[in-house]
Amino acid sequence: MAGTPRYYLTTPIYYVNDVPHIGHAYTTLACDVLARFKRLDGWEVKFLTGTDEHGQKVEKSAAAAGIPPKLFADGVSQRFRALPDLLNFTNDDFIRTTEERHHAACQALWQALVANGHVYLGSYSGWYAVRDEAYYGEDELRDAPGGKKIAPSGAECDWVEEPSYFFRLSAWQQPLLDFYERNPDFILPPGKRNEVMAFVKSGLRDLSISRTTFKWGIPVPGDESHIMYVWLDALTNYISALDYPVAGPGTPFERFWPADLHMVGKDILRFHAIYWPAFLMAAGLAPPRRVFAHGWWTIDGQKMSKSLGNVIAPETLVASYGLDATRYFLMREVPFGNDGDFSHRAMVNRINGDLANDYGNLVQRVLSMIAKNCAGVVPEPGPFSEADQTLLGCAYALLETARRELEVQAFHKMLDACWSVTGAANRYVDEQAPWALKKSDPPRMGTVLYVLAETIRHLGILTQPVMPDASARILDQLAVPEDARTFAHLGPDHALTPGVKLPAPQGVFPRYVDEPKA
RNA sequence: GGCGGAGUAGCUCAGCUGGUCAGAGCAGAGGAAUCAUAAUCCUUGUGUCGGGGGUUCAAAUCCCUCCUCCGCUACCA
Repeated sequence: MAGTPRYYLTTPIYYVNDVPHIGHAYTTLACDVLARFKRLDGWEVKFLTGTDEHGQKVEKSAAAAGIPPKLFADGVSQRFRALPDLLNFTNDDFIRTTEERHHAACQALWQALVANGHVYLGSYSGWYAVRDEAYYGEDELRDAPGGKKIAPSGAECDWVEEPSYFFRLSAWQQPLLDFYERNPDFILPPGKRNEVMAFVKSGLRDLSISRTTFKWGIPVPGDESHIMYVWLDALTNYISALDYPVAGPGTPFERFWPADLHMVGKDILRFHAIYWPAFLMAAGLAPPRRVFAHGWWTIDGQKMSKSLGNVIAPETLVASYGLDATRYFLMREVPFGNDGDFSHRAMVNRINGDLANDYGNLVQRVLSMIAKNCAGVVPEPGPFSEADQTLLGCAYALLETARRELEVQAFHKMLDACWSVTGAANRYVDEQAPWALKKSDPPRMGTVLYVLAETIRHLGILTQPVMPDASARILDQLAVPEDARTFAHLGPDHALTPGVKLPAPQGVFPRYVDEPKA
């Protein structure tokens, strides 16, 4: 369809040395909400996620498990591929860095960098601790007898040199700064942008982009003793999923590149906001339009860690609180971009306060009044009063607000706006007191209930991206046809049809009641 | 150390380029109503806007200084 705007967004590819936890779910959830929103708003969306499967750590973990790296990666990757089913994610593709399409794209990108003169063979040197398999900076070490150095871990370090290909990152310092200046929203939130710019301004050194110390990765074209640096490998996934280097009219690359959004955790911002645009510009490709670095969740005020044993698996949340409540909590509780804290108490407050009391009860009180007093059909509205128009106006205005907030990934504000309409609707119910109108002015009661039903229709449609199942059930109860639930159906032109039979109302957001403790 | 951010009601936070900026939500207290999921609605905050100094007719909002907390300060991802 000509003229349909396109939107390409990605999660990071998750490293298979770890199993999925709330942090992975959070990143992908944010993308899913955005992807659903854009689709409902008429955009052609490509939403990509996947797994990063190469590198020394995977090689090592596989060896420890006594299986080939690919087999090891297959296993963990499968756990990430299970997330969409569990959390109702709607990614359009799932890329694995062990796939042939990715292999081809990486080698093509490498060759483009070489062809453009941005790669040279040098040697990487530094203080290396064999025991830790890691390099240390001079300033981290203390001297030991015999000219050796001791790492913070206590391991002995030797000065070693290995051949390595380098990317001329230093040459991209100014172009990157210019790019950030021209695109002030390239890095969000703004605080993160400052950090990145400060880092770049402090000076960029050339980047070692190949390794010879392990084998599990993508060989450097023409010099197979070298394996590509894992980040060069990993970042390329964003274009390998578009069949790069196949480009030209009508190809996925031509249609979706540059990406509109790379959603990342704040720990991997540098790779996405510095290295990646530099690689792309060096290869003659457009850099992405935005990188958003979100925050981390703590659990009951504590950092999530394996050693503390407080790592929360997505399955646990869904099993305890339900899928849509979990999705809602994660998107609403914290200003997106900030760190947040998860606690049972906070979750229950959201479920009961926002979902059950405010929204769920609004839906329930309105639908049951219609069921009992309007013969279970959408009532016929009379002329709208000023109060009616005010409430409907709030509902109609929601789309613009939601668009504006999601444009900068302010999920919490988008939900806030929905809830302010919910609040207005609850106040309207009390003010209009349809239970009194039932005796004094039945036609007016019908109008009031109609206005409320229309308001709920708007809320149901707009909350679909965050709570797809619950919203669907609400829209079902309003007998909104499944093909009439996009944002194009918002507003008065697609209002509910009076006389349409409604199903019996059923609670959508039950209260969460803690098991009484003995 | 350097650079950056933050310290506002019990809690989480809004408050842009100075003049209804002293606010919202939650929690707490009181009340109304009874359609609804013991849900809803109304009322209710004496906060030194981290401390001190300064600029100004006027500062949470600008400047200086001090205190506290946090982030970044490159090649494991």
